[in-house]
Amino acid sequence: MTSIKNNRPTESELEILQVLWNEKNATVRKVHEELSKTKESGYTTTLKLMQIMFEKGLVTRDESSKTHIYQPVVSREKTQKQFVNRMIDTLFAGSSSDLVLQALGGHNASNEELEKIQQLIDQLKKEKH
Amino acid sequence: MTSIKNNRPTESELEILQVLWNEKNATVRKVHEELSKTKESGYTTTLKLMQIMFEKGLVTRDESSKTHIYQPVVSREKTQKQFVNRMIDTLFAGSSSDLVLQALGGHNASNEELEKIQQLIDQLKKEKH
DNA sequence: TTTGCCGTACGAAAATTATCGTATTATGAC
DNA sequence: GTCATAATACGATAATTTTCGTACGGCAAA
Repeated sequence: MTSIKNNRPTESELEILQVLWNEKNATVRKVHEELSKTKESGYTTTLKLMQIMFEKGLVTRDESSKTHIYQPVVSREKTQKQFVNRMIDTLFAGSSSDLVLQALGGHNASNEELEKIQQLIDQLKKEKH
Repeated sequence: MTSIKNNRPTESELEILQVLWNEKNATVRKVHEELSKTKESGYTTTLKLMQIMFEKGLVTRDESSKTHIYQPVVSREKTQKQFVNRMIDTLFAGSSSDLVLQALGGHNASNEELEKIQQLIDQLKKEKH
């Protein structure tokens, strides 16, 4: 029987996924360099984390050359959804609009972004006829 | 010198805060009963967690009677903001509107809620004149 | 071929978080 | 007053996550 695991990435794993999503794929070296811009930690720490993520199935890797190339398995969108839903449950008592209000309240959305949201809202309204 | 701590509540602490926010204040017993509805764990576990939260300054308590009454110190709103901002950074590459789109996309907001969001958007647009 | 430089693998310690057992104390019913 | 109940305090352990040291192998330049 295949154990049913909770595959929610940890904090550190998220940081690594972030890089992989941006770069499509990357070596440990590359990921570590990116993380080093904002964080202090050893190379082997990043390596170990990525190995663990590989075991968990969060990433795959091309092992054909000595230097492995890692790729994300879980999509950014799916992961976002996972965390957003969790957050709506545990922090916003189930109200997604409260989350939206909170997010927008921090005022750093461009006019263009606001337009996009506007459009989505219009569309959602229509769907409710 | 007062040590500068990262006061971000942990997962379990959030669950407890959730109850305290809803009830305004509560005993350990009450909190534990609420948590038991969705979670399996011993009474002393909840007790210990709340004691730790007290030490951290996440909650206060009225000790005048044997049965302490706990109250949240951090506000729901402040905590929400803290987590939303963090999430925008670590999962949405800094784009708050992406978070909004994700939140609205998956869930079902009522017409009334959509109205509220609409209004906020209109206001934000104006502020950018 | 030797040397030095990346790489990976992996065990183990450290740090953080969650869980619980046990001791002790206050309180109300009798 | 005694006793049962229910509460707190707190140390210890478990579980999870993060960090790193060390071993080892391949490869290219000298």
